[in-house]
Amino acid sequence: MKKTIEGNQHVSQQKTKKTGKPYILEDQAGYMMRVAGQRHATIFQSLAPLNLTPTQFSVLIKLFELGECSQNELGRKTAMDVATIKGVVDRLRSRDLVEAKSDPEDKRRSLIAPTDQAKSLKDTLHEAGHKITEDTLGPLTAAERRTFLALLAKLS
Amino acid sequence: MKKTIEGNQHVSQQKTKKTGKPYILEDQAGYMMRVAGQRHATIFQSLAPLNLTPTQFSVLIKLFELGECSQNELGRKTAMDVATIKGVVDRLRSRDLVEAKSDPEDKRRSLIAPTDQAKSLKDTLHEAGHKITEDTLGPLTAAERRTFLALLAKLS
DNA sequence: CTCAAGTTGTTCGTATGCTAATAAAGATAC
DNA sequence: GTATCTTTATTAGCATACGAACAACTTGAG
Repeated sequence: MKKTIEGNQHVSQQKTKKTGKPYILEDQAGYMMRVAGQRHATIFQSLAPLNLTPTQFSVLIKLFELGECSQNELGRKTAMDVATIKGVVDRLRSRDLVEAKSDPEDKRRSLIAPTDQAKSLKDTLHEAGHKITEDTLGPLTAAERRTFLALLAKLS
Repeated sequence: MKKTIEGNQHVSQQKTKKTGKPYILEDQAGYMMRVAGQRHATIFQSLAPLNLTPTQFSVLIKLFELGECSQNELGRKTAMDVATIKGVVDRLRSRDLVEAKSDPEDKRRSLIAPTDQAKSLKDTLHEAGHKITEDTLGPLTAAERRTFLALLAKLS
């Protein structure tokens, strides 16, 4: 190790000319949310069954609740863009966790439903989900968790 | 509008067999962080100068502070993977906002520095950054913002 | 000095996440 | 009923984000 000039001293003020307000990257909400999201993603990856990704997991959980759903509506209910939900559903289909059939009442729609294999994993996924949330919020006390989630809900 | 069976009634309990604890997707920390991140991304995109992305923005801000930095170290200081920082730096280079030269003291390293053009944008970027944070935290009171950021810091 | 270990940067592959454009089908206004 | 508007799904393109593997280089232990 030659250059350990590192060390998180994020210090150098960075005063903006007139306003004088310094801009510290590490203190910005967006930056902190990104970093916290990275930590959560790591936790998720280490605990998720079948190496499911967060979006894949969300889709399966939502389908357990809805039973069957058109692709676009499924996207809306899991906060995913039409382009994003398509990719997620495609990958779940290729793993036989989800199946699609066309809606007889609306030829535009493809109805997505969990396969029997996926349904058999329901309890496992719910338990893993609880554990992931638990670990993600691990650094907070019970009271802090309630506060954090309440504030986070206001930013959604 | 035929089927407005929507409505966010995320209701159907979803009890897990033995534990009995329901798993409500919309109440999970990871899901809420993803949705809040989407909202922030929208705000960011509408306010960022030059259509800079959040990671590009972070890199420029950090370079204003450091002046010059090796690519990997820059990645560490902006919470980016070596593969990610490479892409971000490449795109900033192609826009002439950043320049790279090889380190005479360490032939492996490429030193990244902001161009004069980028430096001239420093105040603009700092001001935009403050506005973005302000809008992102808009739904919260001043006290709530302090609480939220303090808790978020514990999850980073 | 030499060898082992670590660092730096690159490339490949996979998965989000979004915009925009398009085509097909359904709903509505007239 | 036709024209218009909306919804649904697909596709292409761009930009994160990360793991894994790799070559080149530097460092430190002996």
